[in-house]
Amino acid sequence: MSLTNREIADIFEQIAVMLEIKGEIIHRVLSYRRAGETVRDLPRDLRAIAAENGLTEIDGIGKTLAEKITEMLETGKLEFYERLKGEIPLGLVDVVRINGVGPKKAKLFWKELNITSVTELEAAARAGKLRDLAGMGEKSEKKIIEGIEALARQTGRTPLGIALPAAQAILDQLLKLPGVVEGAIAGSIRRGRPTIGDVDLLVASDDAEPIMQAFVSMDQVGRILGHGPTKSSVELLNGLQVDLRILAKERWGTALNYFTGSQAHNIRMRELALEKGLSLNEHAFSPVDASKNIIEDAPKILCNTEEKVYATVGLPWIAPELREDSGEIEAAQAEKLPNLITLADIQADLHMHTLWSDGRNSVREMAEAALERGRRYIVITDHSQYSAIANGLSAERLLEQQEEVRLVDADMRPFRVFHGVEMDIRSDGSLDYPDEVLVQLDFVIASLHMSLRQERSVITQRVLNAIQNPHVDLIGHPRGQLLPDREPADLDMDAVFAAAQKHGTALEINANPRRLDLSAEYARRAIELGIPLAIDTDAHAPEQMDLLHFGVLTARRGWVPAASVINTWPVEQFIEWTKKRGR
DNA sequence: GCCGTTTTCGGCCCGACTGTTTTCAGTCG
Repeated sequence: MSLTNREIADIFEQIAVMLEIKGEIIHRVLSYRRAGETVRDLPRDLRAIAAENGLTEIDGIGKTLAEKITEMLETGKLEFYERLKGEIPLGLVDVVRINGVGPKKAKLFWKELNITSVTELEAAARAGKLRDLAGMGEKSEKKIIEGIEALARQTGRTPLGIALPAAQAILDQLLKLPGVVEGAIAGSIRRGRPTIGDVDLLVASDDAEPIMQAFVSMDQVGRILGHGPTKSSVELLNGLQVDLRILAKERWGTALNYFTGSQAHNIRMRELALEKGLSLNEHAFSPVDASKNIIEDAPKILCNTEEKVYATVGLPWIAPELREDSGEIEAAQAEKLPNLITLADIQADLHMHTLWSDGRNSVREMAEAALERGRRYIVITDHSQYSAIANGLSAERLLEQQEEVRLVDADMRPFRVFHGVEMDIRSDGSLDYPDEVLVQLDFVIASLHMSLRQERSVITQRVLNAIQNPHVDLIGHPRGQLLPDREPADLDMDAVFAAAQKHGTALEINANPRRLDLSAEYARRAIELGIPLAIDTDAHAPEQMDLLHFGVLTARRGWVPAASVINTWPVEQFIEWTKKRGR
């Protein structure tokens, strides 16, 4: 009956599009759009916030939107939305998703040709009925057909683990071109978002056109979406969209800042600039007069570094991972930016698999691979018996494995190899080993793998059972999401956090880019509550240990300092912490 | 629709590219 955060976010975003088609003032539209985005990324259940009368304390939610949220939570419906659907066909929301079609065109097609869906639009375009409309022509009609085809191919957002290497490969090619002084991946990849819409690349050069020509001519380019002298967009053969901007080196700071975003962060930066009598764009700061018009003959301020951009608006440099307008500007102003964790802070990997269950390498091979990568200690954590499909270990085999782990540990000192397990939390809520077994291990992870779609109270209780067990040290990939498509389990995270806080149980940020679970938003909430975190690779083979940086990126997005992460600790501190926990 | 030690009303960031236009609206990021 009651709607979820995600469903409410969807409705707000649909309302924004419908209002825009209707011709509402853009700022009212943007209020709904921003509210949708905020609700989507919220690390708490709206039901819990509403119960505390805290809805209007959410940034961008005022009295009106709070009332609408309350109505949806209480009735499962929104009268305003239902009425709007009577005025503006809902199918137009999808029409606007077509590249090159915005609210004005959608309204034109609807009013002139009674088109209310993508299917109807495609039929009209193929029949040549669009070209005679005002402001349309043959080229526009063709672009719409291409846009519809691209939309059908599109599989949604791309996981960071795929996008980052793809972006790096293109950038590496660009960096080899003559005249390229500098290059960087910008956009949501640089900010470490778990999934990305398109790839944003930035290059510094004084001679942009030949570089741009080389870019749109690359082998992996399937289609050119736009091609100007300093800005181009292409669709790669694998479907990924890549945007490239080229600016002069002396503008690198403003350009990188602008192109990294987020859009919300950029808006705040530009507002701060205006307060100082400056207009900020990707090229420079320009002095403005009282009515905010650029003073043409006043000297502009160029910034070749981001540090200079931030300094010009009176702020210290802000790490890209924080640039979401989620408090980082205020923290910077108060000189209270977090001291973010870095990859170099990580001392250990507490979650990995071997040939004993579904890993591809031996205990010794995994230990040597971790040592090569600079880790100082690891925990071997194979699957427990309930995960039969992953060759999970019976209690007997688990203790057999312990002998092997002890041998490798003795051989490799001072590098340490501890013996743990990734124990299933069974569907009925029980744990997969009795306490007598758990007490013999150095470290215990408990994870959900099965029955992830159980109803909220049932699946939440499973996790609580694990957190409350004094032998369980860490909850692995707590919400069970798989990017980009598998939704997390319907856990009551307020209850999970409260229990973890009470029992001192750690929560994992699983670094595998398919997981990144906890997400940054939840990680941020966890550290605010003083809950310890661990960043682990869950490696099933040595090369997967190289994915650790994705977990660190996610932690940084969650404002996590090193001290909150147990595997940044020296081994003695780690041992002491586990001993305090009932073994 | 939100928001406020400059405001409870009147603001709310900025530019590149495209296709259709004879100077610009629409779209996108």
